Amino acid sequence: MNKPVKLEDVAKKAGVSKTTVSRVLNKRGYLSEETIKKVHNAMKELEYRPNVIARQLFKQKTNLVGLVFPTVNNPFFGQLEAALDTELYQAGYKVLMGNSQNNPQKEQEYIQLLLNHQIDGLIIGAHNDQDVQYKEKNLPIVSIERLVSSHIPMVGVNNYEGGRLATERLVEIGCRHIIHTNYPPHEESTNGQRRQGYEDVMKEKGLPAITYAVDFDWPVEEKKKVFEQIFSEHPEVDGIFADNDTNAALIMQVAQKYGRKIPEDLKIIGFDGADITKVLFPGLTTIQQPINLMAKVAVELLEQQIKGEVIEDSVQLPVKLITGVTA
Amino acid sequence: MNKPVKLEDVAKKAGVSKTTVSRVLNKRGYLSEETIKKVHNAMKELEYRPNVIARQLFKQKTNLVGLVFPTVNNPFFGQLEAALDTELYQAGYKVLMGNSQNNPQKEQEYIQLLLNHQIDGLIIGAHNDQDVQYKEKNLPIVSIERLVSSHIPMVGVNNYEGGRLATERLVEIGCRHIIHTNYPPHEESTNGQRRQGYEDVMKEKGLPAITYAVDFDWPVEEKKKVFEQIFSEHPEVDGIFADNDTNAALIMQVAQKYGRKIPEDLKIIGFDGADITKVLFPGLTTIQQPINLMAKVAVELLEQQIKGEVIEDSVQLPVKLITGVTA
DNA sequence: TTGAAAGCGCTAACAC
DNA sequence: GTGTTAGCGCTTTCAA
Repeated sequence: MNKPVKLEDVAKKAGVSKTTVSRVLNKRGYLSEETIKKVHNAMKELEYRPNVIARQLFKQKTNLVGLVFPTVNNPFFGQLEAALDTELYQAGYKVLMGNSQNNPQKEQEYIQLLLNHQIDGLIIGAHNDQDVQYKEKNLPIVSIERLVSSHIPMVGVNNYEGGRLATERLVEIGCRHIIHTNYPPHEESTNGQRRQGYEDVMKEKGLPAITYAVDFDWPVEEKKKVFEQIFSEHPEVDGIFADNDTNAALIMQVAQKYGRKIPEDLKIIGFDGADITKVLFPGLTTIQQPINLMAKVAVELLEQQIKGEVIEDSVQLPVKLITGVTA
Repeated sequence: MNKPVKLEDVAKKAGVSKTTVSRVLNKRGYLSEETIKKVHNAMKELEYRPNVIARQLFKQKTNLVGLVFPTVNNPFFGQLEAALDTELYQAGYKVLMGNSQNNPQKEQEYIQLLLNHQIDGLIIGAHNDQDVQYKEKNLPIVSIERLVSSHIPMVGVNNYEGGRLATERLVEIGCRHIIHTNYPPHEESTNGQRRQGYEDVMKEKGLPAITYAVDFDWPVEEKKKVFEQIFSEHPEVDGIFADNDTNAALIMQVAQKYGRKIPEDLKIIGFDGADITKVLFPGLTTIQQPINLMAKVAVELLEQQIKGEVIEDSVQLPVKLITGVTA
């Protein structure tokens, strides 16, 4: 365990002061060519690497951005966080990752942890709508697909339109008994707007709207049980609009167990349209979110805040119906 | 922008010294009940949050672990990083995430970045086998499914056995013209061992072994082109052992375009068996890696190193054939 | 063109 | 039980 080389060691080796080394490091102020060379040589010889912690302490800036999302083990969030990471890297930030697993307490803990790490900004998106406190008025925050509070800008998609698109498609291709799966009801949530789109179209067509509640973070077996209920309680069902693609996939599995042929007996539409889903389940008809674009916009909004601008507006991006073979 | 509250402010408010506040904060040394209360009250009133950077500078410990993997936007790595995050969180560490996108230069940059952040440990796993330098003899490192160097412990699976299992299964159910997809050849790589398993079985059965090279980070269209070659150059193919599940899925898409029925005309086996894949493509026959266990073991190895133990041994975990409908 | 010294916010000897 | 003080490694006024 040889202790790390510090700036002072370099200064000694080069026969100059700490200040000079610091100046070379930061390319600041006037320096003679010769000094610069000497210092560079000393740095190289000693394999000097500046201690960022010390620098951060002085500068009060970490170049760290925190990400708090439910999990990275999901097509949508995986792609989103990967895209955020790419964008943030280009903007000169590194990422502190926190997976809350939709547990409000864990989310709160992670946020505390991140705040304690003196991050420069925070991007959040979780699926629960609990009252999480974001007191840090000073901290730049952007939320993705989640209403946090009125002074935190949100990047989202037109969920209402997505709900309408999916439902209209199902009606168009002949469905009359369309069931929707979604979270337990929260009026204001982004998912609530998908449901609203669904309900409005059903109403307009004079059809009954029925929604089954399925939590994002339930275990797979739990979800499947609910989906089985759909078929036992509503055997007449001929179309399902799922609130996300993995649910759509699970519903398809259950439906086949019940002997339903897709799309002949039952048509299914999902939501998200992540890259992985398109590879693993290319036949799925879905409402596609512009995930990479969402990441790009979120990082832009964050950067503007870090630069001191006050941003409170939200951005709404469009969705698109992708037609596969399931509907 | 009201400047952050610091320890000194709390001390002043409570009418004690900085030391006392620090003691309350760290629950160290003898303190009277009354003092503790006073300090706690002051902290609450001022909404004090300790500056972790300052603490880190003193302690020379960050409780940060760096993760460098190709991308989180992939069933295997997504699940792996989520599991690592969970394990590390329980062990008291936070995660600094770096997606190298299989670009050796970006990987190198990320590692430098992470090292500069004075992380306590590093867990790496990338698919390229370039000579990346890990000079930090002092830094605890664990690699996952990737040979880095002999003094860095690796957590991996029995890839050779996986290759054998898949190939034997295909032969068993009647395939005679089995093609394998894998990375461009690197003898020592973990993927190379999958290929070795495949080749050994083929040899034992007196069948010709043919491998098509497909890079992990090629765009989907590029990969599909290679898979199309398989069918045009080897129309006799009746079994494919893909080196991962997403490739298996893509091959299936291409095969269907060529009019092959699965599994009647062509049997396919993948590799990985991640949770998401099982949801989105439940029918896929695959060799399953114990992803969550890999994460658990990796974190254990890392912790042991952080505690000062010298670990250089690798751990090899078992794989399992999961039978779906594609083979 | 360079250096001395103060200080970023916190902790831990060592004193009292 | 509690306070004084030095210092973690770096940057930056200010002075020379």
